[in-house]
Amino acid sequence: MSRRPASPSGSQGIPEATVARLPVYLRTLYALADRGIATVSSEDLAAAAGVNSAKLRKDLSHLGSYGTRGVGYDVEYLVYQVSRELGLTQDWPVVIVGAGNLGRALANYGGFASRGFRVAALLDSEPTAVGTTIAGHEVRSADSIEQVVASQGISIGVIATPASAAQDVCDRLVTAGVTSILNFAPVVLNVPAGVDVRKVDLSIELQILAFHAQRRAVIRVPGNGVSGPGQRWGKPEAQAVGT
Amino acid sequence: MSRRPASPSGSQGIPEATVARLPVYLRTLYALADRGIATVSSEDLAAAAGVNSAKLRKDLSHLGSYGTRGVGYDVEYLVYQVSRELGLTQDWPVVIVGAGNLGRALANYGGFASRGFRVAALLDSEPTAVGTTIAGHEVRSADSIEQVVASQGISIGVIATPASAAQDVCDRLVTAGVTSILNFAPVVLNVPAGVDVRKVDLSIELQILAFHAQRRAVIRVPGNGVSGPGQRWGKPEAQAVGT
DNA sequence: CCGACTTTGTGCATGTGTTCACAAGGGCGT
DNA sequence: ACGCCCTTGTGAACACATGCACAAAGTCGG
Repeated sequence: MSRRPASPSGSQGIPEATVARLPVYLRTLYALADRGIATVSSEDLAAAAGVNSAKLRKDLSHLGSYGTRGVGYDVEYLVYQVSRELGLTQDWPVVIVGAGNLGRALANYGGFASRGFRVAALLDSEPTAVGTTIAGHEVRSADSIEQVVASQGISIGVIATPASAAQDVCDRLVTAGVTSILNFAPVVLNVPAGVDVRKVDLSIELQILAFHAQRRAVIRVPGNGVSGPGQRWGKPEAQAVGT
Repeated sequence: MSRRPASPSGSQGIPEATVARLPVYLRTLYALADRGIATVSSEDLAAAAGVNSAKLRKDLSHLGSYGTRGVGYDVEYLVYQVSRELGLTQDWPVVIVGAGNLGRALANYGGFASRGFRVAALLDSEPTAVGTTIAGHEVRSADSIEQVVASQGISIGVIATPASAAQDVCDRLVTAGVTSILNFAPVVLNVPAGVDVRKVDLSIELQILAFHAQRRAVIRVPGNGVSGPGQRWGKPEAQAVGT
């Protein structure tokens, strides 16, 4: 195989949509490996991952030419290639800020430490929480963000605080050197260029579900399209000046 | 995953990307309203929501013509319109299956009940958990999924079980009549057409962050791209037959 | 009543992502 | 050795999303 067929320098230029699916493929591959399957076709892998097979092939083609025509992909080999591409062959220490219900759930989450990630510190601003032990991690004061991040070389931070504290925590993480943030707080974080933020938001997901659920429900009601612009409220201030 | 018709034909189809942003706008609007702001321009609202103003205007234009040229949008009015579009003017009872760390965090999550959604039931299969009370909800046996869903007319289910139980729980929810599922378990759920599934997955998000973090780190290393296709493993079986 | 000013709503160009369909490539039976 | 059959990898068409730039439409001061 050629050194780098499609991607010029290293692993640059992988579409974002593809990156978002690689973890799904990886998980699916692990499941196949656990079942003792050594080789898999794009068709089968795609089905197991819940995507179109052409999409899967195109996604994988961005990593290189790792399949064998007429046969499929070697599961173990592909696991390694995808892992490497995602940066999971190295260890990522992670700091979790916020030891409330969510932070505790995250710290206890097994899949966290499983592959590549490791809870390096668990912080909270609440004095009553500091000093307790959760999932084997002693909760430390949020005051030590800077020290913890610096001393352990942490580049990934997870924000599991109330919304009101999130931006402040974020600022401190960034200042301390964190460049990747996973935000569970329901706020839009403001970060300087070069810092990568992803959000996980329960209520947004529920609202998207509600939208589709409502649409289904409305469609089921025949005739009168209630979905038209509402006549319940007039457009405010529209006729304020008049005559 | 879920079946999503590419282009909703009959009714006025709001683009999926827009739907995904509406909850963000809504939250931003609430924040503005709390600060006593009655009117907002697309520029200001977009900045607060972290998006481009043209995008915001185009998004809102899909709902109707609710702004006033030369002035902006009336906050309260827009809150109502967006809420209505998302289906939040009605109440959505939600069943949470799984009362582990995550399920508990979800049940305790304040923003859950705040607008439109209500925890109608909290279920678990663990006998030791059944009967306990979490955030004011008595945990009931997972055996009663069908009965709970039917009796309360629940159409939204949240899966917060271990991965191994998720598909089974999903099947039972769907059979019972749930058509919208929010899945926290790290598995790809298989559902019939007409059922909408969204997933929230910590490890996928972390892996995406790791990808970008790695890319930043590699770029910082000059010259020899260690990131080239690995020479650590040969492509398996590639040279198996050879002369 | 009018004209200057502000901001929305949108046509259009560009960019990104998805899907089809098929040629190229490789294994395997004979 | 050879040809059949299978599956990958990808060109090309299509669908969707984004962002610019500006005309339309409204407000407000005089």
